[in-house]
Amino acid sequence: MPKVGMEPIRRQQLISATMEAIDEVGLADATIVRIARHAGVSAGIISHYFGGKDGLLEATMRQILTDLGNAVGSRRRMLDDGSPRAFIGAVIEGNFDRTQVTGPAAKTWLAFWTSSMHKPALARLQNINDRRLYANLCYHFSRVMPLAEARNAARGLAAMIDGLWLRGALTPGGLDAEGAQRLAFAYLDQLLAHHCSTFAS
Amino acid sequence: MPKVGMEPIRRQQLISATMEAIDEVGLADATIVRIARHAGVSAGIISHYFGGKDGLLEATMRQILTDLGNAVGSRRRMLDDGSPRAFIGAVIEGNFDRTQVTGPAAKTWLAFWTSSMHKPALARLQNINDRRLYANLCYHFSRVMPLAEARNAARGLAAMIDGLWLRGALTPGGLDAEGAQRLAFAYLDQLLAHHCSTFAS
Amino acid sequence: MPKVGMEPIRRQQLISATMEAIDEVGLADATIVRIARHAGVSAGIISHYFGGKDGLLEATMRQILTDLGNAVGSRRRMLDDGSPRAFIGAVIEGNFDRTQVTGPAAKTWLAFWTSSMHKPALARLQNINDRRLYANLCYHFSRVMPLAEARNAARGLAAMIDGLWLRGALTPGGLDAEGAQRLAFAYLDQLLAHHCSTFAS
Amino acid sequence: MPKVGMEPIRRQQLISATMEAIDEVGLADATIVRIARHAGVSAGIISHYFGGKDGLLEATMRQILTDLGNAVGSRRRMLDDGSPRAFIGAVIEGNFDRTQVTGPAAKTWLAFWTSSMHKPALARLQNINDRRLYANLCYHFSRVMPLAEARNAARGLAAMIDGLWLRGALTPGGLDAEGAQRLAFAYLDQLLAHHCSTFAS
DNA sequence: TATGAATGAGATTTCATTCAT
DNA sequence: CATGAATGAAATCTCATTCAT
Repeated sequence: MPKVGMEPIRRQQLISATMEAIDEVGLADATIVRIARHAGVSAGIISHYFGGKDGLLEATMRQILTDLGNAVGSRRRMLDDGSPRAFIGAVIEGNFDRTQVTGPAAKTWLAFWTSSMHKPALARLQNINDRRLYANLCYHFSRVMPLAEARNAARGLAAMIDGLWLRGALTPGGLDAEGAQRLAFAYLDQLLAHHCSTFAS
Repeated sequence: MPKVGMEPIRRQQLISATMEAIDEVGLADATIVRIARHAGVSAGIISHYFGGKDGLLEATMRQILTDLGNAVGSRRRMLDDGSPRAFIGAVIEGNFDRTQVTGPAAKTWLAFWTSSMHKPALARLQNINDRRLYANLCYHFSRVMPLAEARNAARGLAAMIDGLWLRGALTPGGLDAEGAQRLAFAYLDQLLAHHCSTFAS
Repeated sequence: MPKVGMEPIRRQQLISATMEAIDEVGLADATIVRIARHAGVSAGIISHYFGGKDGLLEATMRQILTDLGNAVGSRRRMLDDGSPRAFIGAVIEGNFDRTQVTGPAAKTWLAFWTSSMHKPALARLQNINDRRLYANLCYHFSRVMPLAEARNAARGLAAMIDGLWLRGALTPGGLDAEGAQRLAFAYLDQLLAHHCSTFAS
Repeated sequence: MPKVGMEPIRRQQLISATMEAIDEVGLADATIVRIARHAGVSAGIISHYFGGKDGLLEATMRQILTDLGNAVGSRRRMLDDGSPRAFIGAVIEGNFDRTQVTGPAAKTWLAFWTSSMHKPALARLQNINDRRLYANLCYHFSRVMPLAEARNAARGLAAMIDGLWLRGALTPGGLDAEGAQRLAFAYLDQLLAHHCSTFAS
């Protein structure tokens, strides 16, 4: 049965299995045996490909953040409108993208967020991502309002997005992506309305 | 050392020690030995007073939620202004109360939030608290806007509050309570402005 | 509440409570807390009166054996017939005496028998008692048969009695004392029939 | 050291080690560490193969009962004489078979008997076995005597066999298998003599 | 005399990791 | 490449005993 070129396939299998396991029983009970069972492989293989459980968790978190970045990025590339609202709207939509909003992704994201408070390796990933989001929002807000206020707007919107995710992760049926986006966009428009009535068409 | 009537004292000590331990190393590594060390007692006493680790965690979460309820409640009782804004403002201020915003409280709150996704006992507590907050916000918003919109406003404000907490828990220096309140109040005023220009002076 | 002269009362309470606890959950789970609860006192008192759990267990076993000895002894004193059958019959009847046949007594007896295989203190008690029973049976059998056969008869009857107890301890409804005695007496008569047809009237 | 296909070997090793440990220190002190040491493996492996200590104990009891059944069964298959005495004799001989009479087996058997009074899982095994023995004896006795008496005979002989085991387990040198069989056979012959003088040659 | 608070040793169980096959 | 046998560390829980009150 051993095949060559299995590495990328196995890695992907195991990362997906990790999210499923976290979705199922939580990070605390996501043992490598359980994860391996989800992936249909043996437990030993995890150390083989990821050096250990921590490596797998880190790779999984990286994947989540990458997916998020891609969801935002692809939307921004498709914009034909260069307005701040369009850019920031792409951030919102990207954050409530399908791949992000699935039960496994949301719970895994929250689990990692919590875990990252005490694990430097995860904290670093978290930080990089967070700063990028914040800088992005700041930049676009600052095009239509003073920097000090742009910073507050960025903080507020980031909090709103994360808060919606947070509550969505706990909701039995999963996050209501559409409703969440409406709320986020309404907030965005209010933030913009005060300073750029001419831009917010 | 044994004294009589130690039960309430020990219980409180152990609950505080639990928050400290979670603040220090996270829920996953908050072992009963570490918690007991924080409290300056032996590990066995935890089972004696709480029946086991789960009992202690549940009691700790209950304490957090009770503190939160009290912080909101005491503010509401002190209101001499019966306006919706004043009531909802009390909710915001209560949520960013001192006891809530401390590093230990914030991290413990987040840890329990995450944990409650897979532990029915914690989920129940979470749920009761959450519903109370939501119903409260809904009611006061509904005094100045149609019910459908009041629900959205409640959802939005709850998300904003939780989001600010969430991000505050991760911030190294702890949550900037004042800044967070400013953002929350600004959002509140925007929500109210659309429907009750006469109230929001 | 402390009273003087409580010692004999407490000791008896605790010994009875030990049998009840063993009857209820078995020797392995008869913790001192449980025993104390049965007696309606605190756990600490056990060490006070018996020096520790082992002391209590030893005292309890001693009680069981004493009860047994008394049951046999009182019957023998009441005999007006000096025949071997009468004496041996008193042994049988004593062994299936009410106080011995109760659920608690039977289970406790068996628990101690098993336990005594690895606890010298209990083994000593067991041994003394056993030897007395055996010597007794041997003596009376030897009055009507050669010594070698008397020994076998004593071994057989002792095995029969213990076997009936053993099986009675496991029977849900407890030992059927009457049926057991019938079997034991039938066996006794068969043993005697071969050698002393003139005695067994 | 890890090999494949070790499961049946390890299971057998651990079951034997359990009996040795019980023989050595009794069921109460037969910890998994001690059992594992007897088997020359680590303690963790017990949970791996048996799911926990209870699983191991149950498997060990099952083994004892299976050995007993086999010892009786193989003797009955070898019979060329179909008389009730021959069949019942096979039961007696099987019960005092070598594998059954070893110190470890006898002490383990008694320990489980006692333990089964409070552990449903063991009680079930005990019951099945006991009923089979009783039904067997009943059937063969009933071929030469009325059913009511056959039942008593079966009860008596079962008690005699168990009683001899019980006392043998406590005897320092172990059970005298030959002497025990003589007593049991003598009892059997007496039971049969009353009803089938023509069979008991 | 009696309580129950407190400890600490010990037992079971879980689990990440290693490694021979 | 992949398995799963095996270990050993760590965590929780139980419980007999001690001791201040």
